[in-house]
Amino acid sequence: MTHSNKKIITRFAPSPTGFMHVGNVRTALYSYLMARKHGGTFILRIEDTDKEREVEGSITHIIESLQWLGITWDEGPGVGGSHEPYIQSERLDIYKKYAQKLIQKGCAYPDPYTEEEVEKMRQKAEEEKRPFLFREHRPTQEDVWDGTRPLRFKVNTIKRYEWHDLVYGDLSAGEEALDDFVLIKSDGYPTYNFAHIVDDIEMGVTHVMRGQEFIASTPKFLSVYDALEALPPLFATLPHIMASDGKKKLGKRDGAKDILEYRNEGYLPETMFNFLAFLGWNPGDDREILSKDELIRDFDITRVGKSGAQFNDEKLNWMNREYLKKIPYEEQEEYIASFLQDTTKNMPTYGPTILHALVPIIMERIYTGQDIRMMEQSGDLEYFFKAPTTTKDSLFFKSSKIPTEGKYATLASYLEEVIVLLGKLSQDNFTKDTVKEAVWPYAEQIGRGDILWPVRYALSGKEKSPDPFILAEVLGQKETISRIELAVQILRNS
RNA sequence: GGCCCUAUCGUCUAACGGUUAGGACAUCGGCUUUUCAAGCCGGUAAUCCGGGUUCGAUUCCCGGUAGGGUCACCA
Repeated sequence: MTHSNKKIITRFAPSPTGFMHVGNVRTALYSYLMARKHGGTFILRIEDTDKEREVEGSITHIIESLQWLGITWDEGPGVGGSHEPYIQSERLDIYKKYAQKLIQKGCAYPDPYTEEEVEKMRQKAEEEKRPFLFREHRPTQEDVWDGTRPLRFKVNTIKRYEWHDLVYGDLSAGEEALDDFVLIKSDGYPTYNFAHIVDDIEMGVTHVMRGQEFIASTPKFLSVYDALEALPPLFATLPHIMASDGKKKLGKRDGAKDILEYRNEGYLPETMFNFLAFLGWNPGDDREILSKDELIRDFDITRVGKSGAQFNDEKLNWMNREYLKKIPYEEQEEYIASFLQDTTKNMPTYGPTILHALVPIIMERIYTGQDIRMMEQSGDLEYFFKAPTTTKDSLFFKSSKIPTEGKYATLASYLEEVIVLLGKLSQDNFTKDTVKEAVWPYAEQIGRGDILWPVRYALSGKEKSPDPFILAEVLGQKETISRIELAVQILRNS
């Protein structure tokens, strides 16, 4: 009997010990994709059996992270399902039942030692440079388990286990991987090693996806399935995600970021979904930007690579830009507004109207790789809301061919001509095109650098800014002329 | 240390014995140009090393090297 002809059931089973990082999320994502691709079921299960490590608010955080990415679960917290509850701490009686079953079959016994005694044995083994195996210290006489002592698994068949992994192929591990590990802790909670197996059996999970770190303990799991006379699921082991600097596994301790931090930094959920899916997997052709539906359609767990991948921020930025280009105008405005709250609050003069006009300009900046938070913090957007104080007059002459002698007066007269030209335009038809049409011939005549640069600087007060014609349109005729007049004044006074 | 896993441009990867070893990000150069960019075009850049197997190995096998994982009353 195999799982291959059954309905596919996958699960994501995080422990609430902190935030979700890219490694966690990718595991969830692959499990989700696999279930969706085959019309199966995706379960979310919370593995909160370690009460000491539990971090307040983690469950909410996990749920929020998954929801942000659009990873939906068919069974689990919030949605229920036929295997409720989906929180392990609420399933204690189920684990006890399975534990009793193992005791009856002679596959479990209470640990008679204290923690200190076990630790001593472990240390001694270490000093003697040999592996510590609890099964070499089994008590000669087994007590009755009263629930106050740890309950240990009793491996009865010590053998070499061989199994097939959907990603890694045929794997095997020797008998040194098998031992009498703890099933139920002295506090009454099951260990992960036991609880996840019971739940996977109970919930009918057919495919288990998890990180590389579990390969070594797979024989242990297999021995429990044997003892329980249950069919183990199919395993798909995922390689680790490495930090972008070194070759270290990207774990929480190595600076892995909370996935929701990416959201706060302006990454779209579509970007993270796509990017994470491609970290260790690809469809086998040259496509890189794939929608959720395409990912579901084309995902194939057997195409997942075996070696760890470094998380590359630059490529993530590129992909985010690609997605930013695709979202509709209204969403772009919303996206930008979420970042510019401070600026727009402090500059009430122009308010939401100008924000609307700014969307294409800011988006263009973002496409070119500029960080919107940086733009705001460095005041690169301020000039849209407030006339600049153009004091660094060297910038007026940045690409100027004006002779040094009397240059201030010369430039001032140029700008005065520009004011005249702009003044002739109708206020209602003051667009980047009409402005350009009005100024261009004069700029060609004088020299583009001598007109366009000073105008840009007069309007923005910045060396780097959007096109001066666009600036003029956004600011409007009155404000545009007023700012150029201000520049003329400054030049006259120099 | 025992056991296990991995190894293609700087990075993510494609090529399931026969390719000028392909693509993407980054990088470099050109075009465009009113700044910075973007865009378009082009370039540099890789099969860890050593043995086999084979007419032929990136690909299969063995050894080495390097990296990673794991040996809890954590998951």
